Amino acid sequence: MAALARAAGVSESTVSRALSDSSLVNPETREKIKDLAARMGYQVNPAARMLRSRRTRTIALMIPLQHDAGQHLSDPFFTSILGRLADAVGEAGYDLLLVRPKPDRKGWPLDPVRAGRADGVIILGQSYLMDELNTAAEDNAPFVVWGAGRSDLRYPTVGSDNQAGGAMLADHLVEQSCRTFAFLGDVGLPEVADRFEGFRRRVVALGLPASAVACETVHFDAEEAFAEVRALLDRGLRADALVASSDVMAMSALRAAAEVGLRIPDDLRITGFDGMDLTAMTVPPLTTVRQDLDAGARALVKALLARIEGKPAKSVALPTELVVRASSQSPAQRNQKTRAAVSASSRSDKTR
Amino acid sequence: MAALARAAGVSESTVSRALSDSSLVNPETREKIKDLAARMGYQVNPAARMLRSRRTRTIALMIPLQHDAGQHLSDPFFTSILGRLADAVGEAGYDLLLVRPKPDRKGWPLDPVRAGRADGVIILGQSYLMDELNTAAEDNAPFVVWGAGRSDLRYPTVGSDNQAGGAMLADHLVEQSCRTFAFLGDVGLPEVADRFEGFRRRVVALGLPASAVACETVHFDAEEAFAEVRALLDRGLRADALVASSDVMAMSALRAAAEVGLRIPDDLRITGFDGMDLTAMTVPPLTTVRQDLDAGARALVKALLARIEGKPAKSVALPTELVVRASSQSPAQRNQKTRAAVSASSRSDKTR
DNA sequence: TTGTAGGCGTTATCAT
DNA sequence: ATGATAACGCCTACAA
Repeated sequence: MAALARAAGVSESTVSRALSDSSLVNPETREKIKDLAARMGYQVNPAARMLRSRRTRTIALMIPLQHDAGQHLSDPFFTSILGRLADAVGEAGYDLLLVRPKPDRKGWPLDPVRAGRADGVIILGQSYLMDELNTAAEDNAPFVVWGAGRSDLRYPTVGSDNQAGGAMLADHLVEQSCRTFAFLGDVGLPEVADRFEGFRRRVVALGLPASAVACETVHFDAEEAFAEVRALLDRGLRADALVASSDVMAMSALRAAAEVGLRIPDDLRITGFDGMDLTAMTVPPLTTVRQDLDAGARALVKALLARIEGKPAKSVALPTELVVRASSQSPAQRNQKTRAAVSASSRSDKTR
Repeated sequence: MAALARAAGVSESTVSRALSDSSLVNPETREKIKDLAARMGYQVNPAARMLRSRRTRTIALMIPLQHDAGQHLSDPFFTSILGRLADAVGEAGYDLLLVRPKPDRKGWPLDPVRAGRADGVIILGQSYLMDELNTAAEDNAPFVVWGAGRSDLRYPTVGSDNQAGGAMLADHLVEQSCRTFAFLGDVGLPEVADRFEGFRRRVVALGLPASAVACETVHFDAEEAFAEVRALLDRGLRADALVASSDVMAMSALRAAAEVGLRIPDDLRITGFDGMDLTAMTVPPLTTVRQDLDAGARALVKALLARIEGKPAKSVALPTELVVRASSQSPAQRNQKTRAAVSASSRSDKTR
């Protein structure tokens, strides 16, 4: 940096200010210095910058996996949001550090900050950790969480409007002449609970009895979910539609149904939730609720940056979109317009 | 650190040495200091450490996506290896930084190192970048690549033994009485080329003519692959089996086949490649070649650490495993033992 | 708007 | 085996 200063004919301080876009430096000088830096291949040493400024310009990403509920990092949902997060973080001028949570340490959500590795933390999926997170959330602690919002949470969350998503599925399935439903999922998890509530309320609002919706505990892991749904079917579960709380679960349900000889959608309707790309490729293609992960990533970063600057940040519930495909077409509709259903499905795929 | 030194009754130098497991410090002293540090909640400031020691204790992970070939970060393959990498890196005492490559910058593979953000770089998927990577690979440059090995590469690679994987598929399908094959994939990519070569060679070795294997260019993106396979089928492609070069591609093929009314596996066999968890849940479940991503992650980190220390590192081709499921059962076998096939599929799932 | 000076918390070197 | 000392490269009061 000394060399650069000499070459530019200014002091190190000015170089420093120019390179960090300080408003205290003459715009012309700034550009000149930046040009020169680029030409000389000079880059600020981040370690020195961190040490002196006490900011890391790094955001930590933690993904606590609820192994009890059979959640894997292999769930395609995580990758989908990961790329978007990397982009959003980069655009804000930060780096993204991947940190595995150590849930036995109390106060773990802020570990990377306390360790001086990051200025803030994004936590993907609060699942059953709300209490711990709430405890860690001293006033304006610099972390945000992807997941369902709750009025009693003392930290900002960003997530899809799960209730609305559930309601959309209810509207659609009832319109497809379904009258009895089995909701599949672990309603101990807030996101799942919201999906369930949204679904059931709308079903009731549409004039069906609350008993029309059975709630069956099924876990996120594909294998577990398969076994559980299979068991339900073997036990003679009666329902016009299975409403799964994730796409992976719905895929497991598809296979379970196929194994017991049920034809989808003729004998049974199945829907997912998440909007994974692969849902377009199942046989039959899956109706699902698409989450706007792009907006989600952006909102997470925005909220976190606010918290890092000590400002408050509001929780966000993002709009969702119903993606209708063949897995939920009622027999009546299908008989009239099999081809139409197919092309409708193709079309809706493009909205992505 | 000064406080800690005082509390322990030693100098800062000794504390520093104790906390970095230096052999120059008395083991007793070391333990005492470490205990005390834990009790006092002291943690080394990584920025200061980096600045002074000129090592970041950080490994950068770059995922160049070949958008031409329709590869997304949403490909579940990446998540699968990501978690393992995070573990392997952590166990080695390093942090994992996610960095998006800027392929327009020449020498981009080493950007994070030059920028002082990381000591080494892991690059996931070389695809068509071999030339650029080779250029960046000055002697013992600290980066390693996940992908197919080639004798002319001047950097270490870790990848599955794609040729062996292809050969296993050939063995299996020929045993299932298949005699004509369409290999689906972009053989411009080295991994795909190896899978293809391994497959075709074994087919020929088994006494079939080289013309038994057609090679059809199909891209990695699910939607693209679907359209491409669909077009092939509409065009009247004749083959006993479709051999896809990835699981996502195979799933797209499954759907394409379903749409044109082909029953799998009765009318046509389909196989995948990767060993994604979800392949167990397709309808019918997909035969695939499982890669050992756990070993892969470990090998990547091991090789990279060697390079970081200036030592040479050998490339690795990891053994693969054939996972037989229903999608590749020939009609003959199936007629005799439909139930057996199903339970065999379930069993093989457990070997995971 | 720019320059001066001092220190951020560690570790490497040298001495003991 | 331990201690003293300097320096890593930058940022930020403060002064000009």
